[in-house]
Amino acid sequence: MNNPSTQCNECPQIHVHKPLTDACATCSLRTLCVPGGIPATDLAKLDNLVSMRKRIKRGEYVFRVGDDFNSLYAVRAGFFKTRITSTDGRDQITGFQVPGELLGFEGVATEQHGVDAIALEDSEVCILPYTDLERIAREFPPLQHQLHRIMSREIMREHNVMLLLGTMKAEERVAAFLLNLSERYRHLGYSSVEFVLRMTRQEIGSYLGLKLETVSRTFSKFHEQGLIEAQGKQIKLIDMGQLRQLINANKQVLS
Amino acid sequence: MNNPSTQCNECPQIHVHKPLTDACATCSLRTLCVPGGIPATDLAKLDNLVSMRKRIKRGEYVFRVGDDFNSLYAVRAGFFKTRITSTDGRDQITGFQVPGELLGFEGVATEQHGVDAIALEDSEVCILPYTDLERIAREFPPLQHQLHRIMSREIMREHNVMLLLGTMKAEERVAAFLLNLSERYRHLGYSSVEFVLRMTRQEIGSYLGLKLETVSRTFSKFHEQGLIEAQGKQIKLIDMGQLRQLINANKQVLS
DNA sequence: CGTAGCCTTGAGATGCATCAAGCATTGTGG
DNA sequence: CCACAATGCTTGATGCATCTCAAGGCTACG
Repeated sequence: MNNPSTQCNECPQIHVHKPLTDACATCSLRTLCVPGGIPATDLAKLDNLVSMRKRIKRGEYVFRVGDDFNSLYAVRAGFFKTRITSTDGRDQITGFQVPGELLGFEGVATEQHGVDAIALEDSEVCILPYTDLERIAREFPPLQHQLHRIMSREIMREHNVMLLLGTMKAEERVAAFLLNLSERYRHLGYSSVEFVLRMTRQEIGSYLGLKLETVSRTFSKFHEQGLIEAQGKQIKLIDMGQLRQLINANKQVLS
Repeated sequence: MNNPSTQCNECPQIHVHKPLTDACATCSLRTLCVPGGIPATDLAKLDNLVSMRKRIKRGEYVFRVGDDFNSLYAVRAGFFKTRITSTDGRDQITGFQVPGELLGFEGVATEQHGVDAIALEDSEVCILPYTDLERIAREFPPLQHQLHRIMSREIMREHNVMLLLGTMKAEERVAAFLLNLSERYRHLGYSSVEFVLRMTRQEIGSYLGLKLETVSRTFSKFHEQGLIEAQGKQIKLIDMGQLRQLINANKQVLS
């Protein structure tokens, strides 16, 4: 797995890839992804981290619940959702992933993937074989620590989603969602004010614990109040200050 | 930190501890905790993992949001909650921890703790200095992998809480909560049928995204229906099968 | 043994879900 | 390239689950 080949193991019939060398060292996302915080002079040590890259078309799966866990996947381009389904058929979207973020950590514990990972637009991922990753992390402490940071950050993110789902009203949830997306786009160097939603109202609702009608109504309400402009998936944030105040609505009441 | 001393660094005024040797190898929780899955013959390699132990009285904190992150804490005895507080004062309990479980992972990312960890009864934790842990994990792959498994399991657990908070009704949440506690007690070798709740209705509600009155009413309803017996914190599960069916309520509708 | 925190239950309010209908957008095959 | 089907979005009307407010009883801890 750690020797890049001209043949993609995971999709032999479809894609052919060139050997990857210096995948991370030459990647424009290097500061935002796994190599983040690792000195540029040491990036050569990550040379065998990425075995290959794979294109994922809109609607296709990177992996499904129950698939054997072999690798993590770093989003190189595009947009993904991860989804868990209960035994009785209820769906919950557990996250949306943008370039630089990792997919698949939930599979380490059971050696099977625990979520479906689905592309919301034509995308590309870097495949990081997990046994290689553990080996390189043992030999190279900064990578070890960075891996732990990434998992820890995911745990913190989920704590915040739990806070949102457990305590916030619909308006607060939608405002928090928009501001979070905005911040992540800013971080990637895109506009934090104007962007296109990659997901449907139904998917936003699934993530936020709301029905699609409630998401739609909330967008309309924000529009009327002059907080955003929303026509379909095109979003423009007009008054981010007030959106932030919405999330802290409780503070007003207490003071 | 990795040389056990007769003086506890973290609470010098209060507690004095004996040097710890073979803390994990001789611990009755060894199969359920960090050493889980590591061959007994190799447990000596974990000898320096636990720098010391610390008693935490009911209501006391192991750490608070914003505290410097230095160590993980393994629950050796007792019962804990972890709690996140939003900027405007809303609380969300993010988990309850029983013996064998770890506290503190959320602090790795920012080097500050991201939750409050509070004892719900008089308890004891093992202190695992984090730099030691990373070093030993590099030298001893089974520990490295076990650490990753534990973090991954926490991520999966939180996915399931998100599903609960995002899609389930009050009755379903409470049933899921009781069955989850039951299962964890069973795993520890305690009765899975009869147990004492360590937390208040308000804390259960905070974890489940419900108000305490709703939790109370749901307990009463289950009692009337003969699913449980509940008098205050003493709980007895009478019909676990039906509690399980409650969680899968959707399936009935679909079939 | 007293008191503060915890729990239960009721009545009424409300925020979101549900059901329904029509419109908009997107993608596809003729 | 257009037409139309499928999917996604908006908006309205209604219902219901849960919250809120309130009061009284219970428990347990100091």
